[in-house]
Amino acid sequence: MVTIKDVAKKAGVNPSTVSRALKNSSSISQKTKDRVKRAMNDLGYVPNLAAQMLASGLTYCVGVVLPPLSGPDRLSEPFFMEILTAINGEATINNFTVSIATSDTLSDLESQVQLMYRQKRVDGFIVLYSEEKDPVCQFLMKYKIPFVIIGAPVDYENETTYVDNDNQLMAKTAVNYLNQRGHQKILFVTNDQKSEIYLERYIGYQKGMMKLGLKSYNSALFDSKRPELLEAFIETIQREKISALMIIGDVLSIKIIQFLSYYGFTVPDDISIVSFNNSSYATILHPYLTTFDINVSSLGRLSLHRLIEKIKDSQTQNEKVIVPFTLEERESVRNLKKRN
Amino acid sequence: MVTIKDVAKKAGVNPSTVSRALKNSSSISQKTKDRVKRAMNDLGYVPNLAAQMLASGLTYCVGVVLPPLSGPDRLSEPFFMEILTAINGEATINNFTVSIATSDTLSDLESQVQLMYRQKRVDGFIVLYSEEKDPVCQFLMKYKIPFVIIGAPVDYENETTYVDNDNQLMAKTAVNYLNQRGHQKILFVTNDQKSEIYLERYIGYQKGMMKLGLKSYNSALFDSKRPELLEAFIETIQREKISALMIIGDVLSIKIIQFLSYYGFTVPDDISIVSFNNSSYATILHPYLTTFDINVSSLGRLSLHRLIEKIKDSQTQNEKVIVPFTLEERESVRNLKKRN
DNA sequence: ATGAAAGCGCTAACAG
DNA sequence: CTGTTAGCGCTTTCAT
Repeated sequence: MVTIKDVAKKAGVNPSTVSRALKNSSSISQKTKDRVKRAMNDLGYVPNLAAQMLASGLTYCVGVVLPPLSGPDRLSEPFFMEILTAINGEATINNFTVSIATSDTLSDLESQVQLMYRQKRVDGFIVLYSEEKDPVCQFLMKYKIPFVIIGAPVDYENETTYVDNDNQLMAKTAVNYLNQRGHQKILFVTNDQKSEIYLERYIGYQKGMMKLGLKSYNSALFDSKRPELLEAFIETIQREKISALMIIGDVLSIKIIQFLSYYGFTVPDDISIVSFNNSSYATILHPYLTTFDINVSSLGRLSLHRLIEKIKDSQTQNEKVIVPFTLEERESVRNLKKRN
Repeated sequence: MVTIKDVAKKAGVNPSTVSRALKNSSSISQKTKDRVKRAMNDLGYVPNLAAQMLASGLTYCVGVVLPPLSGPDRLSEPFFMEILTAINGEATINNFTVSIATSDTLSDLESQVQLMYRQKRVDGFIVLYSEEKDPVCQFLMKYKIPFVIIGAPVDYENETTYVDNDNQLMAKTAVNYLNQRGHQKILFVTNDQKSEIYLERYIGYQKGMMKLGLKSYNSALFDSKRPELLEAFIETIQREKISALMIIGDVLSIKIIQFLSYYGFTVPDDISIVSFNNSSYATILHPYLTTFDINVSSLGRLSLHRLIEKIKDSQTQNEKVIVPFTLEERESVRNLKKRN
């Protein structure tokens, strides 16, 4: 293994000079730097991370905390793999590495995170979920460990950095989009009424409807295991002559499309759907879903960026970073204003 | 930060004794070990990984190499997230950590892997794909870096450890399962005719059919973008009075179910389907798929295990590890022998 | 602008 | 069975 000493010898300088040249220290003359860099190349020098870590206390590695996923349910959402890739890509560029923490229980996650940090395996964390009173975040807060959260702010609004989409705006945009195409009776459907994402999107829906002077409805809860909900759902659609659905996620959307077809409703002919997330589920079956792309790769890249800033300067301001979304127009919305 | 020295002082022994106690060295008396362990607990000692790494040359970290995925296509297969979780779970138990390498190009992947290894960030790798003349594996081979491959052996059959299912047997099992339920006209459908997985399953299908004395068919290639294939497919089904399909993956299965329904075929009433992988796609829509569970968590656990063995003892024999599969019986197969 | 030297926290011969 | 003693490869004062 070629070390800093070999380079130093070859370049005819002191090891410490090599170290400084490596870090592009301003107190090394350009001439010496060049000589050192040449020597490095000639010898094929690669810095030993362990040694750097030990001496500097930095690992150049970040931990990514996945939500406590039970079963293949949430785990299989393409989102996680996509964002992991995005984060890793950006990390590679910045000479960082990413390690992951996964478990099905929060407490186990917490101990993984604790260990990773106390063993000095990582410099900070990106948390891929946000939950109230989350022990992982509480731990990170308590020890002032650098971290950013991808998701909506819940607990420490001003004391942590959040990276998220503007879910309210997204829902409002959906309402306007549908209305521009002649839809007035718009129902918001979800399979979860607790998450921040749901809340934000639902508020956006309400505001959007209100602003247009349209009658809005309570969100419909769809759960295949609760027949009474299903009946109520279909009943609402018929009674209110609902012409469009806003559905909180792509998987739910395709389930609902199948459900509706069972009752004789065809998408988009009889009823239109705007969905969210633009996951790979959006285009496995026809009609392909018109759905909001939440720009996962930006979410990933930006969050890593903020984290690195925080790691390098603990005084970095916390902030809420908003990532823009786009609407992918596909086949699930019918334009009622166009005669055909 | 509490170090080994603090522990040593508190326990009244030499730092090296503490180090040995930590490793449960056989040359330390139980009594001393106990004393040291107590001191560790009292002080809340956590070993500093960087220091261990530097001194021992081991990182207690493994790299997981994801296939060069372009777009959300393969990336979103639940498989990758599942196996990552499995590997990470087993790693945690063994006090290892996992880092990932992802990229959309093979050459980029290779440079990530090279860097990870040369920087001494990891002790070895698990490669989540197998491909002929893969530069990543070639690099790993060349430098005798410990690694295992999850997938079918292709290039260095005897020089590397593979962890995989018995795909031939799986396909044969599918044939028998269908035949036991009265099916004779069984067609194998795929969207890819190049992968090892395809090859193995197809051979298994052929062998299985032959053994039962049934007429077998060439595999049908299904590609929504090639209408001529689609027509040929439906034509085959009608002409040959196909009663059951074996479909290479769950996503393809649900696409085909939708396609068939367009032509008036209902699953399982008109035609049965046995699928492979038991991914989360298998149960998003009805009919839920009867599909082979490839036991991802075992794949993950076993591969990590072998890798650790290899890391700790470079003389470890290479072997092919076969992970058992199970058939998840659900709704997509009709029993023709049962009258109803 | 560069060199000398003292560690970072731990491991691993080598003694005894 | 336990202590002594060198480092592992790099960073970082402190001199010069």
